[in-house]
Amino acid sequence: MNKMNKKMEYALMALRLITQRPEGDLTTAKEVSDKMHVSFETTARVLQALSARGLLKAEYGVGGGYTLARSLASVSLHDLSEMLEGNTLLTKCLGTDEICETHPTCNITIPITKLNKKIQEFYKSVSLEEVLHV
Amino acid sequence: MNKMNKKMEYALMALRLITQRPEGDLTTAKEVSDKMHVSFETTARVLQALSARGLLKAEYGVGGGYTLARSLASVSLHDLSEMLEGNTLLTKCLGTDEICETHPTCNITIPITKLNKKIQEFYKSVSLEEVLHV
DNA sequence: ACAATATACGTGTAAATTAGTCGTATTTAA
DNA sequence: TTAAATACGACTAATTTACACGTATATTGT
Repeated sequence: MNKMNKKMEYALMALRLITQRPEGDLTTAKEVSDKMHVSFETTARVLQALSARGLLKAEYGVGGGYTLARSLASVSLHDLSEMLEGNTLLTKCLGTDEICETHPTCNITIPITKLNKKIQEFYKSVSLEEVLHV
Repeated sequence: MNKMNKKMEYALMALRLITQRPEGDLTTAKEVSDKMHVSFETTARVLQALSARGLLKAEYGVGGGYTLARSLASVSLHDLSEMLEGNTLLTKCLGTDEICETHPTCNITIPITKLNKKIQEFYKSVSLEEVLHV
């Protein structure tokens, strides 16, 4: 529980690098990858995900790169997590209506559903600006 | 990020079962395992961890079993997580003083340290009683 | 004392998840 | 039309998580 995965780490590092540049200035995946010491492919994946979800704006071709499409103040940790992982569910079973096969007598569905909501609320309350502006 | 692991799931389910019994009544690992539909060994491991950390009290021998050693109101989700996983660190590097080898230019050490603290505070604020008393 | 019941725990293995790589397609500027 | 840049499907490797086996230890009832 509560471990940050690499995607999230890389995303935070990359966002930091991108926002440190002057407004309107583009940052390429290569630059980010070099500065983070993470392979180009892996770095590019993360940036692509953020671009596809509207957090970054990508410009193609020569002289292209990424720039911030939204203000970090308007994006929560919950949002970023969703962009990178697709969902923010505590357990897989919360996503489905089906009764869990292996735990047909699960006695914590309701507690976990409530807890999940509470945790989500917390992560929604933390903005990326707050996290990244040291 | 934010996925609940099996240990935590099993611990919550088991605690629910144990606290539903009349005060002073013992619950064996076998009973818990049967009711949860989780193997005896795995179930026993979780109960042993909670017992070793003082959340449960184990009684050996014939007629033995587990009972609650502390009030659920006095135990936070943060505590439970620590009992089961040993630490509550967002990233491994937070545990050491060493500079990360793969990311010698890591620009988010301070942000992550702060964030880790904030998240811990949140989990400390959620008691098991709150979580389990539907 | 002894057998049965129950917890405790080290070590090994399997399954699942996460991370990373390869190859190729697409877009754009010069 | 070539070089620079993002986009993405499919595969592989590495790590983590979950589980199982075997055995030791403690306690109780007869």
